[in-house]
Amino acid sequence: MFNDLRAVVRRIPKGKVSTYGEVALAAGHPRGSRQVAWALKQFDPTLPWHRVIGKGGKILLRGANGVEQIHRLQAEGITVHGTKVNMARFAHDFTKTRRKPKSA
DNA sequence: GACATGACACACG
DNA sequence: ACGTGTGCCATGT
Repeated sequence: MFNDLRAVVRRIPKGKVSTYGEVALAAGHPRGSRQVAWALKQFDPTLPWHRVIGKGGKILLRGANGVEQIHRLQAEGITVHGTKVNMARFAHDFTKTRRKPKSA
């Protein structure tokens, strides 16, 4: 399952962000928001974990990791306000980048 | 299996 | 806006 979550996280393009709920949903686990976090917290260097934030664009992480995430997001061109991101601009739509599920 | 924990999300005061 | 309580799901003890 974390495999699915990671796959979705990897689909998030640079300069964009997504929420745990959205990622979980796109991965086929509508209630797996916590598992998304669990998958990300492995700090897999191959995953853009910093592009996954909480509902409303809030940075859920704290401490050095939170600073790290904010720093990375800004490095991608995302404007971070304190602990929040402008979702209206940087929220990624999986439904728009969806690989052909089956039908077109 | 039960209990406790967690980078969530939502409802309520 | 904020803190608390509840629901959800997988993990570790």
